[in-house]
Amino acid sequence: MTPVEPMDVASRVRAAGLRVTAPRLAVFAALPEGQHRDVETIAGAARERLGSLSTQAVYDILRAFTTAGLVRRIEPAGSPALFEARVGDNHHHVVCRDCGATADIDCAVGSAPCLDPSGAAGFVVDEAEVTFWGRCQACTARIETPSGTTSDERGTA
Amino acid sequence: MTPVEPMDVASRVRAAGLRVTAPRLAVFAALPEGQHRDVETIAGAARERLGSLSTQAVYDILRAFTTAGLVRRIEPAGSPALFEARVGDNHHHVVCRDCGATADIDCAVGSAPCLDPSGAAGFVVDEAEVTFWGRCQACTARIETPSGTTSDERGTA
DNA sequence: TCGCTGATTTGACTCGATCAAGTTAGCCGT
DNA sequence: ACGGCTAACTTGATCGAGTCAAATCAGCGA
Repeated sequence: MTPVEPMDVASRVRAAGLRVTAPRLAVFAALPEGQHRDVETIAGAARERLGSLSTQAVYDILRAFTTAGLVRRIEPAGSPALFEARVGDNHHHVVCRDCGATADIDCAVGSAPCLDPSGAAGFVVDEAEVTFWGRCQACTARIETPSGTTSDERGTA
Repeated sequence: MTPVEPMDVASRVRAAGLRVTAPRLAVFAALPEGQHRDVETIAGAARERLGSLSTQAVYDILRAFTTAGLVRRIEPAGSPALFEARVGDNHHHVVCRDCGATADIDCAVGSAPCLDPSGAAGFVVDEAEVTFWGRCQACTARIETPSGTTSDERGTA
């Protein structure tokens, strides 16, 4: 196995003014592109790599990464905080009401209209966060399918 | 002649298929137009009217009201759940990063663009929730005004 | 290599919210 | 008007996410 990726990640971590440690690389590796994961999932994945890692360390690392702009934190209502490695572009999210699945959405209308809340009661707005609510493909299919046949059902996601 | 407000609220509660009780009227009265309040604040206001009321009852009532569509629940990242009496129109919210103050925002661009997340990964979207982040007037003023050198500019807004 | 200081561990603790069992009281039918 | 069915409320335990704090460990620059 040739360690290709870790070098790059290490540079980014160091460039952010943070020390490069095995826990940090493992936490970063637990956030694949396009994925949105909670602290426990990230901790589990990191522990698989390292053998052991305290939950507190994962919280600290994720906070440091979020502050440094290496990861982004989202918090859909009714869910624990989720983290993703996609940063820089201010994309949005869809959340499934049934299973909680989350996916990225590129802003369809650009940022300008969203950032013009005329009549903002004197607020100075610097960010517009959009969360779309609905049902994912799997859950939609499960509902439209009569409860009898369980050919393509997914229990937990 | 309509006696007072409570009659109207009672009708709405009953029309929603819920029993009319003093705690419910008190909780409703604790949600003035344009206000966004957390459970503890609502409980406090309701207790002022009734003398006593369990926190659990407030949770139950707010859940029943939310399910019945009498109140709306919002949950900005980093805050406990907030409730408001404004329902029906899908307006949005601005939240102050410093003091957490929340205000209503009427959707500036209409609903159509926001509800067209092209490439929604197979999701069936039925709602677009927008949260604007920024600073309220008071906090903006406090920052731009260099009041003294020592700390202690923390306002308990 | 040394040592300063940031990173990690451990464990207690806060806070928001839910669950469960038992009692109270609103509302419908007689 | 009254009695019962059942929703609504009380009380108290419990849970889950996240933070705080003290002590130990280790990255990295001198």
